[in-house]
Amino acid sequence: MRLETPADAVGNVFFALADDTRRHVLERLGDGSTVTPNALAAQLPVTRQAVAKHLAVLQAAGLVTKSRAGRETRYRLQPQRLTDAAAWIAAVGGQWDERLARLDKLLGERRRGRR
Amino acid sequence: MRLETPADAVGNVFFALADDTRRHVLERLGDGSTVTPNALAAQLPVTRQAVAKHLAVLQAAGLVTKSRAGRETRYRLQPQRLTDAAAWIAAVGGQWDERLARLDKLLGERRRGRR
DNA sequence: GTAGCATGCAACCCTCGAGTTGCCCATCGA
DNA sequence: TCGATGGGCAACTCGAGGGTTGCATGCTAC
Repeated sequence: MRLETPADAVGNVFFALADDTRRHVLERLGDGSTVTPNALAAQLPVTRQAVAKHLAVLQAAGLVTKSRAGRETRYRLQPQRLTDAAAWIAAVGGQWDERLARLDKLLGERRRGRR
Repeated sequence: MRLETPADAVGNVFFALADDTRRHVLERLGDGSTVTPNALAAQLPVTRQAVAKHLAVLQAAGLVTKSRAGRETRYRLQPQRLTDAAAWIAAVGGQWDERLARLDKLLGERRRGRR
């Protein structure tokens, strides 16, 4: 690992995004709202502990932040690493897809000194 | 997997991108060149069969295409699904990150009818 | 045609991710 | 104060992913 955004941080992000439940959570948080583990478990087909594990994975990947509010914990989206992941995709596919090429240019400053 | 671009196709893409070796392969193919399993295995710390499995995963995710050329198999990058994945990221993080918002607008037509 | 190189396929470990149950701690409210 | 609710922690099971070895197949070159 090297700096702020080490080479395998993007790997952690992609790993987190590989799971259906975790993507569902992120889509849920996409509007900027917060959510509690209990509320999530209520609308998912898994137990609260399973949800808690997923949230821990998302937090470890830097995709969400948690904050205590009384006796409940609120999770919020943190889009920074999502931008990093998008930049990686643009860097790889930019020479092939014209839209990704524009995205690559758009996110260019993020890619400097990656390897 | 179901059809052309089912809702969980993006999941397969993220799963494929979650592995270090597979991302290395895609970076290697990012310049548009082709590569054979043997050539890849020569510059990776795993066996040829392991590389073959990774290539199979990448192909299943629609990220590479393979074509036979004599007795060797050449794999080439297929950036379509990468664009899909970038669109998903932009859709989720677009309301929080200004750059992702512009990306979301850029890739907007890809997102229609996702759910 | 025959040796040799590039792959493909199958069977087999071994680790770890995803989920569960059970128990304990903290906080809110009557 | 004390019951009830939201969460965290630990131990356990189960299945699949990543890796390996071994063998079969197919094309090339001599």
